[in-house]
Amino acid sequence: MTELEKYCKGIADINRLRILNLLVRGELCGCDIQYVLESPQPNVSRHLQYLKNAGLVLDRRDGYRVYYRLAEPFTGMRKNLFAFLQLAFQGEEPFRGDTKRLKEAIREGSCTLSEMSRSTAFVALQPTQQARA
Amino acid sequence: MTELEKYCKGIADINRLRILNLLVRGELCGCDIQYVLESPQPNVSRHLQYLKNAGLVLDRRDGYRVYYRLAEPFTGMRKNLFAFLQLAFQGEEPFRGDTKRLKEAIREGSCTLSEMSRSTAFVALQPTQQARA
DNA sequence: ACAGTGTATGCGGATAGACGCATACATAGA
DNA sequence: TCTATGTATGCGTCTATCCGCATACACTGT
Repeated sequence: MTELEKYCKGIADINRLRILNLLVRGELCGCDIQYVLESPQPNVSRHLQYLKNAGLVLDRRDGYRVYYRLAEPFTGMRKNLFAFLQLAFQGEEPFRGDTKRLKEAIREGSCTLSEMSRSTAFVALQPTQQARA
Repeated sequence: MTELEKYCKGIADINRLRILNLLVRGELCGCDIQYVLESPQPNVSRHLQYLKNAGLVLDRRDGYRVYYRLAEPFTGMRKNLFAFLQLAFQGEEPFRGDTKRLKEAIREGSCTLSEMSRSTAFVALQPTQQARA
């Protein structure tokens, strides 16, 4: 399969597009993605695996969490694809709503470390899923 | 379905990507597309219908031929998508080969009017499919 | 009316994708 | 070791593509 075809198949699903829209903001753990998408955990996990296999997403484990991010380095075709998607996400639902929901979740204290590590305190304050429910 | 999702599903097939690669060059009739793809006619026709339904391709009938072209006007998301694809096509097979094959077919006299209308003589010289076989 | 060229569609089979459910796996902490 | 949290996977089901084959349809010219 060509690189282009692989990517195109990777983005041919609303769930995966929504995930990529979230990851444009940066690294996220699976539970945060699941929270925003309001989708069952196995479903989110499968789509993340699909995105990994398509070469669009990378992951790393930290403790019992797995963090996902857009596949870098952003060279060539993939870079152009992400640029296109980022523009496309801006104008449409449910992407705008998802982004809003993600921002709120982070503000209220999501379980995502990456956002916190960018800010001042990298301390062990990681509110759980339930804190938002 | 969102506009983005519709487009992404539309391009999630190697046959349709190859068709779009050809249409980047301009309007083409179905038989020329079929010739380059070396694919059965019903298969090509179905993928063209799929592209039409996805809002990526338009068609017009002229005699017993149907001419296909990228959906204009090229505004917003679709414009960006075509720009991305055009870049992606340049580097990979089978797109480069298809483009080469299309150019040769046109030089040898494809049944496509659009190319001929751009050149000097719009005369009734339209060599048939067999002329290339 | 008829034949020739190009295009679309009905049908069946094969495959892949998407989903829910249950369950296994990975890790951290008591 | 046991429990809690987060993640991955096996299984069955349903739906959507994808394809080949045959055939119908559209249009042209004789």
